[in-house]
Amino acid sequence: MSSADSFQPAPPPPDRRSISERAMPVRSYEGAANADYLEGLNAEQSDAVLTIDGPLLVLAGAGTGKTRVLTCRLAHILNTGRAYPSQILSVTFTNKAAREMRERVGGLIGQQVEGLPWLGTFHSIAAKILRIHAELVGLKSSFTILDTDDQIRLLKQVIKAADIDEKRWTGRYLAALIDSWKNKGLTPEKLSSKESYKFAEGKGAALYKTYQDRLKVLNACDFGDLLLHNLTLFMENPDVLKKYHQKFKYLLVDEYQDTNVCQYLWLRLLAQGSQNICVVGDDDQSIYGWRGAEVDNILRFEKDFPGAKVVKLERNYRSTEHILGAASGLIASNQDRLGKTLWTEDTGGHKVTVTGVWDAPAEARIVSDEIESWHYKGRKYNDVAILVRASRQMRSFEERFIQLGLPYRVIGGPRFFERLEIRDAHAYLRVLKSDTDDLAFERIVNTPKRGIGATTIQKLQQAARAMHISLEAATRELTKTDEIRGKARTALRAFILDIDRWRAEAKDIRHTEIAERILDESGYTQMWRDNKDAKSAGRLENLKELIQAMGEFDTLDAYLEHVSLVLDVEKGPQEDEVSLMTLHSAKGLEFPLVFLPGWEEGVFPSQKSMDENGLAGLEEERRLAYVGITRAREKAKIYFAANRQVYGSWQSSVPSRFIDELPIQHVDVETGTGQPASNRIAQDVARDFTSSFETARSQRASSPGWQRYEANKGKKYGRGPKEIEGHAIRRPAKKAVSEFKVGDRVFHQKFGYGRVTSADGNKLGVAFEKAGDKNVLDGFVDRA
DNA sequence: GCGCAGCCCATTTTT
DNA sequence: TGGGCTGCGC
Repeated sequence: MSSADSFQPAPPPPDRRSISERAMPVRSYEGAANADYLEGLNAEQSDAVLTIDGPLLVLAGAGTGKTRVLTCRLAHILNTGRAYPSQILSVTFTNKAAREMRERVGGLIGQQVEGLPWLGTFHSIAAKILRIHAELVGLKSSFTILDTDDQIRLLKQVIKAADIDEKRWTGRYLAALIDSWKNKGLTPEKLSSKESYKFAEGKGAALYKTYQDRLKVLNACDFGDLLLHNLTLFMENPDVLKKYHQKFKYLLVDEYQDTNVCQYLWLRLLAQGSQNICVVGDDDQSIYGWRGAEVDNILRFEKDFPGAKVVKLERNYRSTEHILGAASGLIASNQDRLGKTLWTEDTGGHKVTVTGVWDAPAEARIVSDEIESWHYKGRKYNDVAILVRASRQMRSFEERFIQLGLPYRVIGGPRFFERLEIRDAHAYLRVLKSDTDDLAFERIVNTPKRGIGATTIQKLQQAARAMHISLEAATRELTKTDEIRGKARTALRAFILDIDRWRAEAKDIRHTEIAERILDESGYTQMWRDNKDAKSAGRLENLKELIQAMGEFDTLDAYLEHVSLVLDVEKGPQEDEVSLMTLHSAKGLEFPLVFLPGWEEGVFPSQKSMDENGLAGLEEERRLAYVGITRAREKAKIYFAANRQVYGSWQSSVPSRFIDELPIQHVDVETGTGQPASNRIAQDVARDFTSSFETARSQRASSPGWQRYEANKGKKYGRGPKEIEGHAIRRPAKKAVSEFKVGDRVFHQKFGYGRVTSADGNKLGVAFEKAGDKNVLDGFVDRA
């Protein structure tokens, strides 16, 4: 597809069906009784729903009704009697997606979904399968699932035991490596020496092996293992695989572009049975390459599954023409894509705006003014989202919102069960349940502080290893003798007695009550009550929520089983609040008004991403931009700052290349003048550009750069972006000539005085007297 | 064993 | 700039 014509939303594709096909009422589809759910689907959507046999790839662009298709398809398979609910495998990535799908299918066909036992996340389904056949991969079916934190702590021990410099080679890094290996479906045996050399001069594979052995001893799995053990299980036990071939008549995969190699192999093995695999995804929204997702999986689908049918959903029901035009134009700069063009009947609407601001506080000020004016017009805060590239960008917004009392919520961040206090509480519960859970025991043996230090714990570990017993058992042994003395011994003995008492009590009382009792009697809640830190109150709140969450399960075991894989605590009642989140966590969501701040080179696209992954990294960043814009239903507003504080020091910044890639006909450039004087935004822009140093104001106002800026701002681009030079908003064309030359003495608002050391178009290298060497746009410096 | 000062580093996040 | 970790001193 040529990129030029994709800037404009395409007209509706011709309906290629025959007259009789068109006349055919969908509800008369073979075997489908009472197929109300098929009504209102467009031609492509119903094609995707009705094609139930053989491999099918549904390329579902943003806002094209993907979930609807998925759920209708499920309903349709059930309704036509093609399969029982238990014969359909439907996988998603997140619990949220799984839950939504379950609810929506339920809405379509009622009761039957009760029996959709194989609808869930990759991990929960893999865990379910693994529990059934655990022995075949050397585990017991009661295995525990470790989270990242446990994983790292275990790896630290492994690294230490191997006598490797822990500072040079961290547990975190090895955890990331092992994760990436598991994502690729690599067991320690399959690891190339090149991969192994990524850690401690070739010790990677050996440590990986040791770690896996340790996990087996602990009867535990990490997240990656769930899928990887499944692969081993299926490949080493063809009879087991065959059983699942017979079982699953239909496979349904959501967000296929996010699958990693391991998940792909898993799906391919399972699909060998019926060949009825339907994957839904959008290559343009693949933004998880860094955690192992292979866009290639979706690009290659037709080759992997010969005879696969491809259905493209291109009609967008979410956004206006301009939003889609801007997003399509931007994504057209990517090379590796299957190529789709979204279109809509929703013509008109607002163009995407691009606004240049002075710095982050100004950005926050202008955005908050916009939000207030939106709210003043009677619109909801809930309809507004601010999407940033990195969470640190949230700060200036939060500060501003707090100052104004503007209600907001941060989406994402540490999840409920990843919080310190929740993990600690879980560790207590794990110890209650199992006397061999060393990781849990170690975590809480001195939390709250009982006077048991590293030395004591080391002694316990040594003893446990020597006697091949658990830490808890070793503790029992060592406190009987004089190995451990004094305060530590007393404390350990008391602790063991507590555990014994809790275990005895747990037999008779409800699990929520024993949990409360443990937190109380262990001194854990007291520890936070005594803590003066601002977060303590919140932690105590979270512990209350934990008890509440537990109450929703009948037993402690049921609760713990769900904790690691599916538990997420729903936020309380919906307040009317602005949402603040990263672009990544915005995927799948939509908002009438979307703010996209921080579109500057290095910030977005992220420098790190480009450094580490080159063009592929840049393209993923661009997809992220595409995801960002397509979240908007009515308005998308892009911002960039001329200066940004990075790691404490000020840097001048260059507008993101993505801004120049937006098709100009869908963009409005918003700046100070050219707007009515009563416009608050206009005033703000003017203020932002003049605030900091009043003294330098007259100087700057008379500089050529400023005058040119004044002349151009508010002007809308009639033609291609390259035709206007030196506008503050545009990245300068390469050949533009600056009126500054090497050696000129200049003044900059933030950096002070300096001398030009290089001039590349409008980009100047300046050696500032105080601030050091910086690259700045010439529009932001004045002749001194 | 604990608390504090200095040091180092610094995307994106789900299970 | 600021948060998290470490090592040192008590």
